[in-house]
Amino acid sequence: MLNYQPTPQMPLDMAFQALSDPTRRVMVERLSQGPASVSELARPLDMTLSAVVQHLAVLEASGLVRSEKVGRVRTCRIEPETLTAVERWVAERRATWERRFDRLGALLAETESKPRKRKS
Amino acid sequence: MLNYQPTPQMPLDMAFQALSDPTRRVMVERLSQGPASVSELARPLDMTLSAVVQHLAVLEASGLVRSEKVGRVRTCRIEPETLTAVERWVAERRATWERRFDRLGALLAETESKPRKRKS
DNA sequence: TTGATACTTAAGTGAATGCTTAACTATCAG
DNA sequence: CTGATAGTTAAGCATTCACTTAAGTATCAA
Repeated sequence: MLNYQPTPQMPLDMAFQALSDPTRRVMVERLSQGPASVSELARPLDMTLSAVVQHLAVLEASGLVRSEKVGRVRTCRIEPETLTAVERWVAERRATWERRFDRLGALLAETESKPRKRKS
Repeated sequence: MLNYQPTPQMPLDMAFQALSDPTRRVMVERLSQGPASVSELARPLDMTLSAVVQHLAVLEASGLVRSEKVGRVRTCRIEPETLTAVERWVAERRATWERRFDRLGALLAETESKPRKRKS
């Protein structure tokens, strides 16, 4: 972690970036309830199919979504692994500050129950 | 969720966006182990203080970080709520596709153990 | 074969990002 | 008061983004 420089695109960058767009989150929401074609994904969205395809490309590049074409329809589905990696990163941060929070609580409880050795 | 249009910046947008930058993630990582001043945050980063301040502004706008100035030093700390909201969104998607996955598994198990009523 | 469907790709545009430099403004220590 | 410290703010710049329009290309159905 020391002196980390924002080198190329690491996986988490792309995943968070992909999820930062509400349109793409709607797409992920849809796909988490099951596979869908591109036009199915596009239906509730207020933009051209072309734009949706571009959003899909971002989702695929990030590894959040995978798709394959059969005939003329492309079927998309979520790639759980990547979403899990995102969840894990957040969970790790939380674990860290919760640990600290607990230590702090314990410390406070201690200095309050036996307040000897105080200088003031 | 139907016909949702990417109107103004909603909280999750800003949080995911903020986390999509590796520099900012390093800052959040640092802050999850405890409060820090701006220059402390800047120390491991290979960029000007000015840039760090700008990253900090993004983190604050997203609600991931809060800060207050005492004297000439600004102390920053994470705002757990927002990070939790991010975690929750991901967890909800996972819950959804896991539920579906389970149903699918159950269905497969059933058609395999008692394969009567098949048409082929 | 002829439409219609389901994408695909390229080019263009305005706005947002991630920096930098440069010039300031407040503390605090001696 | 006078530096040094700690941060702030504005302007500029190259890139990336989220679209759009427009012009394709493969299927599939009749």
